[in-house]
Amino acid sequence: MTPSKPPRVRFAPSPTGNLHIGGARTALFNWLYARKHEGVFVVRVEDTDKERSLPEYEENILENLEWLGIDWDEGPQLTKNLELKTENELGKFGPYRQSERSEIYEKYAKKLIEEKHAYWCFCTKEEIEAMRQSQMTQGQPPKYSGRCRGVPTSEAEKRMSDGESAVLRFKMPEAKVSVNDMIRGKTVFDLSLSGDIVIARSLDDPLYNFAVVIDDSEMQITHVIRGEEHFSNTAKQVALIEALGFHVPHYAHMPLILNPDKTKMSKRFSDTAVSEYKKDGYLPEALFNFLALLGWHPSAEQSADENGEEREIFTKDELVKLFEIERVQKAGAVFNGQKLDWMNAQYIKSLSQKDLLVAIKNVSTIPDGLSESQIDRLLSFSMERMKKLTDFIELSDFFFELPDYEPKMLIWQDAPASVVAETLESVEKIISNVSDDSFNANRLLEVLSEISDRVGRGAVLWPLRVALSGKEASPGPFEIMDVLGKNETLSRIGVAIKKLGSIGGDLGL
RNA sequence: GCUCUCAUCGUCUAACGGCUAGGACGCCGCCCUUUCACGGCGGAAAUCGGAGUUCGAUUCUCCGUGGGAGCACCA
Repeated sequence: MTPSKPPRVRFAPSPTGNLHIGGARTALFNWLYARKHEGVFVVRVEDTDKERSLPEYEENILENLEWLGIDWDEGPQLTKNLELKTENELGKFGPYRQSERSEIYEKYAKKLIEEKHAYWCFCTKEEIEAMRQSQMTQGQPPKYSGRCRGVPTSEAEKRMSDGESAVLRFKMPEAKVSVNDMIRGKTVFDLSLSGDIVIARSLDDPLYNFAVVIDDSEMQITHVIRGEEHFSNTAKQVALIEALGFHVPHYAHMPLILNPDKTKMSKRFSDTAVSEYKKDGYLPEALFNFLALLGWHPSAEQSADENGEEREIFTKDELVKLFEIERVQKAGAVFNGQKLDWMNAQYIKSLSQKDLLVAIKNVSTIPDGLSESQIDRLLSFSMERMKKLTDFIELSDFFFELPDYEPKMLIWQDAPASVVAETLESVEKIISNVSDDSFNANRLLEVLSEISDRVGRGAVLWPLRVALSGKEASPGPFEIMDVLGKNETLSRIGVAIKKLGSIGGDLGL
């Protein structure tokens, strides 16, 4: 289904927290839809909740959107300091922050009052809450009774000027609305179940449902693509849209991202902030790819490579081409961190060493002490075992400093410590005869081949590798020696021989 | 409680109403390898249940069961 005109879509986060994985995916699908159909992607900041909205959250959201490679055509721009100025915005439908759009909301609030679609309500929160409780216990759907519906506007205005506090309610029509969702199909909602909702605390202080509808209309949004948690808001919003005389946009409600226990994704099971993933060493391309495939998938034919094999690693451009919103899954998707790790590893392996080093330096501090070329070689041994950029440090820390290890780790199978020590001594001797400038992996392999063949490869190479790395799992001994250089190599072998001496000859366990 | 909604391996998913229900992650085994990882090969693993429509249902309809979301002066 291709829209007739270029679509205008939006991501409308509320700056009450950092960019959430779920939010990132919503933004991503909006972006994919806009790019696919050559439309416009708008970011609008929904900061009508003054209590909870914070500029640093807006900053975090924008920053991480950008990090993920989700660029927007209209909306607030990232500023390096915390002064988030309207003048920096992109697009002609601004301001793109709801807190700066009060006059617009006020205009429509007045219009609704004038046309008798809205009225002032003087019921207190306590009264409403009590009503709600009794309705619930009676098995009734909780909704406002409409008690203040009859208060004439003139009387309401007088009471307010006398200091009584009031909220603006929308007269919900007794009707059914039908929503045709691009993902979920047609659904009929009964508006009489929701009652007269509060749309503003005062003329210039709108609530979510009211503000969204006005902004989407003013910003000429054609397709509203958002999370499933908004699905039941849609009916109320359509009623509001009709009262205001706006056009009803197309809707698409995305399934939720779930915890392993199938509830809405939360911090209880995994990190939820995109910035955490950035910090932990995930590549934006990997997270992008992973998120795109969470709840959506191209058809088997589309995903096949030249050999007809199905694949899951796609570039952004490929995803844009392949994306079809109709193929978005209806059921929620559990967030599978292991698969993300795998995908991240794939992307790490595809990087050039130069780019990988840059990426690693963005998230970790590489200890001093090794030359550029040594680090390059280190990278080539480590990159295929890294799942995250931050793994590099753990994987290669033994190059910078030999960790303390148990002497018995040096023992190959059940060889006596004295024999292992002898072998290492022979190796030490052979290595010390290699000149400094020919001290490289190939040459070392050559000079050690005789003793390995004679004594056994495992018997020579296992203790040697442990001596060099202090670890059970590490790159091969020749590669390590190559990076370490002759002096450090010999010194580490010396340490090992000393350790073996401490065991004594009879540890045949 | 009320409204809406969803249902294929453990997880993400593929499959004009028609094959032994395919792939990926993870898991297991084998190979490669001094170790770990990478890589290669192989394996276990799913259509929630019951009716109906049909020559034939994973696919269409209904019921049931189970899950989820929403029901604010939050968004």
